[in-house]
Amino acid sequence: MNHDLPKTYNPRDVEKRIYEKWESDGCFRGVIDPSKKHYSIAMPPPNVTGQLHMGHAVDNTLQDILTRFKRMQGYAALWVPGTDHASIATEAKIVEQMREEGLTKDDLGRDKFMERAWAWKNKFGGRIVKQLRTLGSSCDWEREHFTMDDQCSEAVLKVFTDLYEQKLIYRGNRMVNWCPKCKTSISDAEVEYEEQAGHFWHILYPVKETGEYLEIATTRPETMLGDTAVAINAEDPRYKHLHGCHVILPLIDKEIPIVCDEHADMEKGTGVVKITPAHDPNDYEVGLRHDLPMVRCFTYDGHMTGKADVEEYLEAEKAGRLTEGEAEVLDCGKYAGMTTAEARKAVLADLEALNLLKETEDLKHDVGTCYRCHTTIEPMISKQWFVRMKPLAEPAVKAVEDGELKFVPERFTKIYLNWMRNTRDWCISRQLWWGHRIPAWYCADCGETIVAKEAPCKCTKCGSTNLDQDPDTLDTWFSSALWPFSILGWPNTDSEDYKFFYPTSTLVTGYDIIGFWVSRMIFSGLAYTGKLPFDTVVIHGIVRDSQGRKMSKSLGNGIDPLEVIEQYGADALRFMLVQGSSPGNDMRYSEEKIVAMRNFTNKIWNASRFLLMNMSIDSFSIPADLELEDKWILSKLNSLIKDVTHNMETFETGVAAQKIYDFIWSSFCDWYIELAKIRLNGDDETKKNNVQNVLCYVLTDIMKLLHPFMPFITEEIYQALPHEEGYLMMQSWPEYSDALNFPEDVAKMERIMETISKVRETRANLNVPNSRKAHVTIVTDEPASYAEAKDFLIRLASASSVDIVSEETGDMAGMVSTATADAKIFLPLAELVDTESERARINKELEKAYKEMEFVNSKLNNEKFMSKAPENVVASVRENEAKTKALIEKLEQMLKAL
RNA sequence: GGGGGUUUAGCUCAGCUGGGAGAGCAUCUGCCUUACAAGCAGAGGGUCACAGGUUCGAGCCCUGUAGUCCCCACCA
Repeated sequence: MNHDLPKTYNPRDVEKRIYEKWESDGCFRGVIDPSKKHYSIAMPPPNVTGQLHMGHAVDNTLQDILTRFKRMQGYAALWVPGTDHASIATEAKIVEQMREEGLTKDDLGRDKFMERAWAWKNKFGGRIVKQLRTLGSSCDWEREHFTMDDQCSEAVLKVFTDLYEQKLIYRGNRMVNWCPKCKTSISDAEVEYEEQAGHFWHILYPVKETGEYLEIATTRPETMLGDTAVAINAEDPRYKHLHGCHVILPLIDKEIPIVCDEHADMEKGTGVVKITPAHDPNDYEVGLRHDLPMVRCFTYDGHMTGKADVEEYLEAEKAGRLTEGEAEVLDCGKYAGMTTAEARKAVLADLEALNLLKETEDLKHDVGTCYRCHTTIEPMISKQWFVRMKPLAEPAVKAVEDGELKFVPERFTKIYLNWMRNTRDWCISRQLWWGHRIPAWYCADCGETIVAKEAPCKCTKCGSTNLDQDPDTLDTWFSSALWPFSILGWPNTDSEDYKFFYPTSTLVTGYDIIGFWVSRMIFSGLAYTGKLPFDTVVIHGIVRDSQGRKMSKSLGNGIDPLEVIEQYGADALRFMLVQGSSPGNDMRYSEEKIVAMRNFTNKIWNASRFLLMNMSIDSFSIPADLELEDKWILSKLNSLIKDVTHNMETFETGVAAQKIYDFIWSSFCDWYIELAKIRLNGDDETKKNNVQNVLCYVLTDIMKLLHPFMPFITEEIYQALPHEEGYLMMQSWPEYSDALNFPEDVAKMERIMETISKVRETRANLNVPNSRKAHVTIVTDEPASYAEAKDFLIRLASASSVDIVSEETGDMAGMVSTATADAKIFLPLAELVDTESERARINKELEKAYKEMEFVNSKLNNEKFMSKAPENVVASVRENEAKTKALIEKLEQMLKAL
């Protein structure tokens, strides 16, 4: 930085250069230092093939702010970055790319597909990681991880095999959410409910024993082929006579029982429910309770089952490959091979023809869809791997209930607990290839299941070598659940990183993945490491567009953070994302706001430029000889340090940012620098030197306080100022000091500032241009305490000269006047104003003062207030009384003089 | 059906365990005062959604109402 600097700050020149230097000099490296406390953050890993969006920008800005703050505070700070393999999302992208070439997964085969996937990952996987750098993220790239790298994969194997041994992972036929498009099961968490317009079809089922018709309402008539019962409520008087009877399932003329079950609600619909145990979660439960047959009538790719499917089933049965709870398969006859949607139409048409469709009702209802592709979910019975949640959830609930882990803001605790308490067994197998393959092998000869970290050579039961590995992979979230410790070397508990940096300190993430991720990390951490993986979870909201809409690809309303950085700089973007926002709440992106923040960087730039232009020292300290304004700014800085530190420690980053902004712009630039010019432009070399020292001192501390928020510009300026060796980011955080509090001087300074404001206000009201200087006379009982006001008024209030006197003299009579509680102020600008308007002005001020007095008196005359309010409050009202009284007195005198 | 957020200046939002409301942008007035016009100095603008309650005192705490947004829930 030379002293011939451009008037506007250009972040593009600065940011890249500084980041590269930081990185190559190892500033981001987490250093194990037993003499320090550790502060560690595991970055929520973005999808490996993803692109940086505003969500990443907020998330990483907050993490970087915390990491930089703690690093400066002297913690051994470590922020571990990495990426997630994002099984379903990434596989979908690769399949899509293959489709453009006319290829399918089956064409390629598993090995070739994986080759392609890794190539894809290697090509695009670096993209987001580079983009995170442009934000200024101070994460330790030497410790970067990927959920499918060796270290993370080892953790996955360890957890899977251990849990299997503990019987906390099991395989079985269960009701799962099936996405017919992705052709995989998904977990409950991955189902999104969307309101859709649908219909309520009322179908008549004939009762075998009585010949009457039972009216049954359904939203999914095509499932009737898989009905194996009809349920009524045992208490329902309408149907008491039907207990033990049967209905004949229309279309396929199958006899099925009428069962009594609590699931049938007398209040709802006709009180009769069709039961399709293989395709509805509730019916599945009913089926289990009544030991009903489970009949599957959909294929796993969304068609109606047919002969071939039945044959396949029978073959498996013959070979003894069927497992407990597996659903039978139905030959849907004329419907076989139709998609479920086609089958719905056909079924309805046939029912209509048979006069069994009584009524069609319009209905809005929530339909479960796949969170990735938004295809309607088909509930299916399917053989999958599950994690038994109950024993794992219990300690995870308890730890949070006991306050061992805190959510910020606190209200998210409830959301977490609600999730954790109600979670059902977690379906972890996915019918995908991209991911961690399930370490289970099945013996083709005896059917034994062998779970092991490495492929067994032979069956442990029968010795056969005819073993097949499970084709499925694990849910992406299974590996990310282990992230906070797998990245630190677990399961190697002797790993230095693990020993020193685990548990991590803070987790920063959005409220949208509390269930997916946060809760799973918590129970995983407790179960496998015996410790909570972090002590605080900081939740932030999402960035919406300027109209408050969610940014989405389909709306095309997304703002690309990279473009914002390119245009305004990362510092401006970062500051925009935190300033004036509060934890857990959504925020809006607005062009105006980012421009305002860009202007702020420019303000800082110019203030620094000014300092450097007036700088003749090459080191600095607080001088012994402090002027009034020095003591004032140092006191203000001192309390700023105290406040900001507190705010940072309680994760109130938005408030901290606001305070720093105000201090820099108002206190430092608008007042202190302006006052500093008096000495900088003067002839007294000692004073010049002193003020340079204070300017440097204050600006340096400001740069430190601002650094976590705006790392680039602060580092750039710091390097140009007289400074300690090394980088600003490695300097220590400023500390509050009792020695730098000058309360009396602050009060004195503020009295003078008030005087200056009064003069400015008066001049502005009269539209006096700054170029017209005017003499100022101050009349006060304490002229000595206004000694500094002379130079200040000349500098800041266009005064030509200043008199400070204790007695009013006759020649002030015709002057324009104003007053503070401690002083009367006179300006010889009488020709600009007539007596009438002057009187009106003073009257207006008086009125305000009278009102104030009224308020003060109402307090002081209130006995209850006087007896119950705390002393300091009463004192401040008293003080206010005295001030207002003095002001009124002065104004009244002025009015009389007119 | 439950749960939560939110409602503060024209707009976007802050407001830290209750002590007479703030910022940015926008508007109006005057200034190119050699750090900055991406700036400086001023001004206007708010019964803090509504109704009760607790308190000497409520934007903040309690109860209820309304608008709005979101999450969770198997509603056939």
